[in-house]
Order: sequence, then C-alpha cells, then structure tokens
Amino acid sequence: MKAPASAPTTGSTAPPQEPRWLTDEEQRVWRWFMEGATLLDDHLDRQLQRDAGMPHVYYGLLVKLAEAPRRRLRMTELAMLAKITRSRLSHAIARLEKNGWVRREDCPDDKRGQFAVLTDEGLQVLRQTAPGHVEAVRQAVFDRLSPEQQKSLGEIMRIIAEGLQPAEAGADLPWLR
Amino acid sequence: MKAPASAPTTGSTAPPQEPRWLTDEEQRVWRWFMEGATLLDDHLDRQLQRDAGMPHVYYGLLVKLAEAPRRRLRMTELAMLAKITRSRLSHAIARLEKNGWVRREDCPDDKRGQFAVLTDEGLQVLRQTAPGHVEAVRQAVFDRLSPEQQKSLGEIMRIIAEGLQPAEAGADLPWLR
DNA sequence: GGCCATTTGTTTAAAGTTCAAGGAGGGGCC
DNA sequence: GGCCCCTCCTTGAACTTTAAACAAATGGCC
Repeated sequence: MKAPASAPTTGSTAPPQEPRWLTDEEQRVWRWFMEGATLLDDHLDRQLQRDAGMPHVYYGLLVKLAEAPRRRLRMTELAMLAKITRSRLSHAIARLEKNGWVRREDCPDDKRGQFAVLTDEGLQVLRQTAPGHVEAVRQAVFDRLSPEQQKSLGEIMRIIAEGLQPAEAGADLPWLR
Repeated sequence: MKAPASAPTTGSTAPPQEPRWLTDEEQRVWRWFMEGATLLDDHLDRQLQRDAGMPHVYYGLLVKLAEAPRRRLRMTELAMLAKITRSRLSHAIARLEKNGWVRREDCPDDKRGQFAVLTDEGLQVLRQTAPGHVEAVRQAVFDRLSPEQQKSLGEIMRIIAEGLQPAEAGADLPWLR
C-alpha cells in the first residue's frame, strides 16, 4: 500500500472530500518525527526509570511542583501544566504519595480541591536525579543540533502545541475530560 | 526551584562533573517540544481510538504491514520498524489478531520465526480510516508549518532518531531487549 | 433558601505497556 | 552427536493509562 502524492478533486456536492494525502516529502518528515519522538520517549523513560525509579511523566510532575510557589499546585492546574488528564494525574499522585515524594493537602478555599505538595524527600530525589536527566536530554537532543536548529525546533513545536490548545473553548483537552 | 543557566566548573579529579544545565532558551525549546509531543500524541491516539478503535501505535503496525511485500513481516522486523519492544509487539499483535485484522503465520525457513500478516479485513480498516488520520495529522502539523519549517523538522528529527540508534552495536534499542 | 448545571477530583474496570523469565530452535565448536 | 551460547518470540505479573461513572462542592439563578 502506498499513499498517492496527489489525487483528483471530488465532484460537487458530497462532504466526503478526496483525502489530502501526504506527499512523499511530507511522509518522510512525518516518519522521522514519529521515529525520533518514539525513540526519545523510550530513551528518557528508561533512563529515569533506572536512575529515579519513575517514568518521565512522573518526573515532570515533580519538576512542576518544585517550580510552583510553596511547592504545591491544585490537581487540575498540575494536570494542565503537564498536559495530561486529571484521572491519570490522580493515579500518578497516588503512586508518588506512596513513595513519600508528594503529599496531598486539602484546599481551604474550595472543599472540593486538593493540593499536591512536593515533600522534602521528593525535592531531594529531584536534586539527585536532575543532573543525569539533563545530561540524557543534552546527549540526545541539544548536543546534536545547531543553535539555529534548536531555535527552529522550539518555534515549530510551539506552533504545534498552541494549535492543539486554542484560546477559544471547545477543544478536547486532556485536563478537561 | 530554578535550573541555573550556568555553573562553575569542578575542581580537578572527580568524575561527578558539574551538570551542564539547560540555559533558559534551551529550557523553553525543551518544554515546547515536550508539550507539543504530548498533546500531539494524545490527539492522534484519541482520534484513532474513536475512528478506528485502536491506539496510534497499532495503526502504525498495520501501515507497516500494508507496505511490506505480501503484507507480512517477521515479528522482530516489525518491532524494529515500529521502534518498539518485541514483547509489546507480541501483545499488540495478539489484540489485532483477535480483531481479525492480523493473522500469524509460521516461518518456513526458521522454526522460531513468526510472520504477522495483514488480513483483508485489516487492509480494509486501514483504507477506511486512513483519510481521517491523514487529515488529523495535516491539521495538527503540516497545515501550520511553512515548507521550510517542515524541512527543518524532518532534518532535526532525523538527527535525533539516528542519534538514538547508532550504527555501532551496544545501543539499548527496544527491539533488542 | 432551593434548584440545577458545572467543576473538582476520585474510583473502578478494562486496556495497554514494561519487566523478568523461559521454551524452543539455530549455529558454532569440539 | 553433544555442548553452549545466542536469537526469536511468548508469557504472566506488575505497573500505568484510559474510559466511564460517581460523589461532593460550587456558583448562578430564581
């Protein structure tokens, strides 16, 4: 099976448009993207699982908490920052709590609300494992790209990220599900 | 907690180097990358789960099979193309087999070997769902990027992907685990 | 106050992934 | 042949994520 590079336009009335297939060049870009993203994800997950005992996403949660005022964030706020669902976050925080790296606290203003709070142990784990993680990211990404490429990558991924979370309501965003 | 943009070099003898922290600019690039990649992954997974009843990775497996001669590939070969572990692939193929989209066949040359074969039903599912998927990819990525940006993205991700699977042996690649 | 839609976060079960272990065949070497 | 090590793939348990359903609290409105 091979995706055609182009195709004739449809007749006149029907919504089922002729698919706008990817050109060969677009195919190549897309496949390198998927390969790179898949391998990178696997690589970092493995590095962190080995050195920090948690997956990459969980590590990211600790980072967000560490950067927040009083090392705490509301669940939904954290889900939004991490771009994940609240359900997933609930499970993740439960696990991190079991490790003693995060603690839950009730929100005084809103009795429905919960804070996730980074504990001292959690902060320490982060401090101990951050250098290894940064090094892995450098080796895999920054050390291999020119300054111009780094700039492009940031710009491109910003466009994609913002495109998927438009300012207007109605988007199917993970933390609203 | 804030990652320093730079730091003094170490004394003289010790391997534990001062971490090469990311600069603020590198941080921004990295965070846009992670956000974009996370949101995109979520978006495509959801689109395909809704319209094709399978996650993005499984869809990718069907595509690889469809492109292969006689619509079949050895398990390890397929794992390599998809950049996943053989274990993950075994589970995935088991599921796709249950759906009737893939069938297993013994390899005549090597009694250890197995082929994964795309069935007619599998091919049909692919044909029916490909247009919607291509459209989702276009909307999220290609429609938003200039030709130059597309080219850059391909080049950059190729560098990252190749960096993670070097020609020399010794790399910790998923399909060798 | 009372009503109702929405927001917040959790829970359960099912689905998917990882990890470690293992069965079976291949292939070199003696 | 017999031995050993390696490759191919699968399995089951543990862990993570998704999907759907839910309780509790909020906030707007009358």
